Amino acid sequence: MPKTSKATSIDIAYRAGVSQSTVSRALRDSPLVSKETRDHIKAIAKELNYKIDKNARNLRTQSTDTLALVIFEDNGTTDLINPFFLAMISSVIRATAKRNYDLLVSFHQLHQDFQGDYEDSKRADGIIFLGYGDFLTYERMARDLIHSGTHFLTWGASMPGQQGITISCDNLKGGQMATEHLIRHGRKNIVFLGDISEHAPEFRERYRGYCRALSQAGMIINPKLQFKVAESTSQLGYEAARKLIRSRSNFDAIFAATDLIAIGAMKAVQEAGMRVPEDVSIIGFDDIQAGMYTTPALSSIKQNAELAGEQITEMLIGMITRKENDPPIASRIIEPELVIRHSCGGYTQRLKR
Amino acid sequence: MPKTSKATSIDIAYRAGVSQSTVSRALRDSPLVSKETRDHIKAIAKELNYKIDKNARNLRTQSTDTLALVIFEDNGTTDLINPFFLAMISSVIRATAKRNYDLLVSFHQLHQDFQGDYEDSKRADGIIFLGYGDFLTYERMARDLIHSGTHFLTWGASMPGQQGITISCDNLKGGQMATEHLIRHGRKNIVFLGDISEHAPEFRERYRGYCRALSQAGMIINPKLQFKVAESTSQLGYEAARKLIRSRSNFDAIFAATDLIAIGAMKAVQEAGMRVPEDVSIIGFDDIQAGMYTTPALSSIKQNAELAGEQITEMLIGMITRKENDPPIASRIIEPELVIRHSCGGYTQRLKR
DNA sequence: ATTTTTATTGCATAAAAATGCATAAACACG
DNA sequence: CGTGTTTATGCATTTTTATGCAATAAAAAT
Repeated sequence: MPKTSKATSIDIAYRAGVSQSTVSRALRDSPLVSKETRDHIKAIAKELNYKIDKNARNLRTQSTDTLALVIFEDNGTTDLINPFFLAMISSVIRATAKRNYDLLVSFHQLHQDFQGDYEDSKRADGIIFLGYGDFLTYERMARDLIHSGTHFLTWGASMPGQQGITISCDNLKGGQMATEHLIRHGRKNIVFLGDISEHAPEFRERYRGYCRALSQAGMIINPKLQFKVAESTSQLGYEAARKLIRSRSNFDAIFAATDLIAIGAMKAVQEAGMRVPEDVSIIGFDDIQAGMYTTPALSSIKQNAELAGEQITEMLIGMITRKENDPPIASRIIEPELVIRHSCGGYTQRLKR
Repeated sequence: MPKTSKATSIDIAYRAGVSQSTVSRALRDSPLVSKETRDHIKAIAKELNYKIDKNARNLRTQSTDTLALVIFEDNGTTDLINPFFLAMISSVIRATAKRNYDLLVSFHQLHQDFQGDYEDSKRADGIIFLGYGDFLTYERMARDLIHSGTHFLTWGASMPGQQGITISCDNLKGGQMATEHLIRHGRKNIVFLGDISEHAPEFRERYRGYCRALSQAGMIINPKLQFKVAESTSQLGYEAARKLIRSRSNFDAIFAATDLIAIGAMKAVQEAGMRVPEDVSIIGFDDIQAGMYTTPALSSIKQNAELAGEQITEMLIGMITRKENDPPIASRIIEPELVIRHSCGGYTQRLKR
């Protein structure tokens, strides 16, 4: 065995000739311990490679300095997580580390035990949810969590009468911006690809933005130009666009609810012999990395994951550390940004074709 | 306040009219407690929504049922994590959950405290490292960890005399497969883009595979066709390819050490007026998602992240739970797979150009 | 009826650090 | 010199669950 058992605060106390309580205080820089003994104790602690036992500390203090990140996914398949979520995950990892919190990461598993576990079982001080799969299921869970006094917040559309605190991109505005961009390029028959049911409030908001832009431009909203895509995958985007093409509807632009859907749609459109952006303009939503590498490169509405992860972390820690009289933490909205590349036209095509 | 303070095992004991120890045993299905009382106790626990306090339990049992995943990254920038690592992360998240372990995720931060913290401070039972930034720094750390008896293993090239246990793709074989694929397409002047210094052993192995394939085909290894790319980004790949083009060296194929580098190189090549794959074949390494969406779609060597994450998790848990006489856990290698798309030629081009 | 065996259950304590309360030492002041 | 005040430190206890050992009750054997 290459190691002797780990040093405890009692070992240090013994070696320093003080009591265990003094060691505890000294290591936390308590002014109750003289600078002299403090330094002495710290030196010994370092020498013995002493590390505070987090379990003992957390048990005593009834806190954990840990956050939990729970990712919602419908498909329990071996699929990759959607790229935007991955961007969020990395920014949350960074943000929590910066604030000296640990981060537990897991998937939400419907069949498994309740998520409140994290805080009830004292493994984390609060929970961040990424998306909410089916909205109605989420609502029920949120109610329970609020009831049990759990600290949590959610990345996802904030709906009127929403349970709990959310942070999200302004999906309505983003949808409007995307559609206006297409209109600015002179497009007349703009297709929307995405789920507009109440199960997918974010997509629905984007669709509302689409409708608003159309109305404000005095254009008619044609329900035949809306195709349901239940999940954000390029495969389903591809299939929906094929259905659109087969429907023989007249269209000259596509606004896809996500980039993944847009990428699939672009493939279908190109395979059908139409040119992007000359014949059909396409714009997506999320600004995922893969969008940079399609031909033409995909224009999109960017949700600033970096900023969002930073803010969501800060808000949750705010909720946890909030004192009685502090102002309550409120839901927040991130501004979407239009990222113009080459899939909508109107810009010099640098790649020869 | 919407909640009364959480129930403890003592509360349950009181309500069940038994001692706390009996509650503890009953909830863990100990045969020392009669089935009758066990069921009774469980019913009360459920009614009170009792959750075991993990801190108390971990303190008592001196274990945590938690793994730590530490991601190595050179650049402390706000950049995205490299896509292959993200795939690994999601598969490790899934694999740990499946085995009822929790997962702490963090970045390795050189300036910060030592990583051994995780196990020393009893926050995790073991650590998975993803990559190792600079190899020499890693070696030093690995030595310390072994010395302190920490359970850990690393995703990354296993070198002769390597510290600790590793799991990795067979980079040598992968490099050879990629190069052979290019040779099979009749390519004569094959460029290698990547770092071949000892700081990047994985890239170096891929380069060795490249050399071996060339030698076995009776071709000459031309050092002028090797360009250093220090990090895996499309930007650096783009710059390296521009340098290659400016060098006026004669080339008809590129093997890039990663897909990201390949994607950047493809862009530079196409901008210079060369056609892919007609004039230049390109192949990458990793099989990241974005490679599917380039034009032409990028051929690559796939490292099976799904499988790797599964295995690395299983191995680490094996190390942790290993009994005195169990066979020791050994380093392992994952087979690379050739993924043929359209960037090397020889296949019908479906997209019109 | 008494002893032995078996099955349950409780008591006391361990695990490691944090903290309220008590106390000792040092110092000041009348 | 005695009393009050400040500063530093220790003692005892707290947090919650798990477990070795002891005790008890019930069942079986003599």
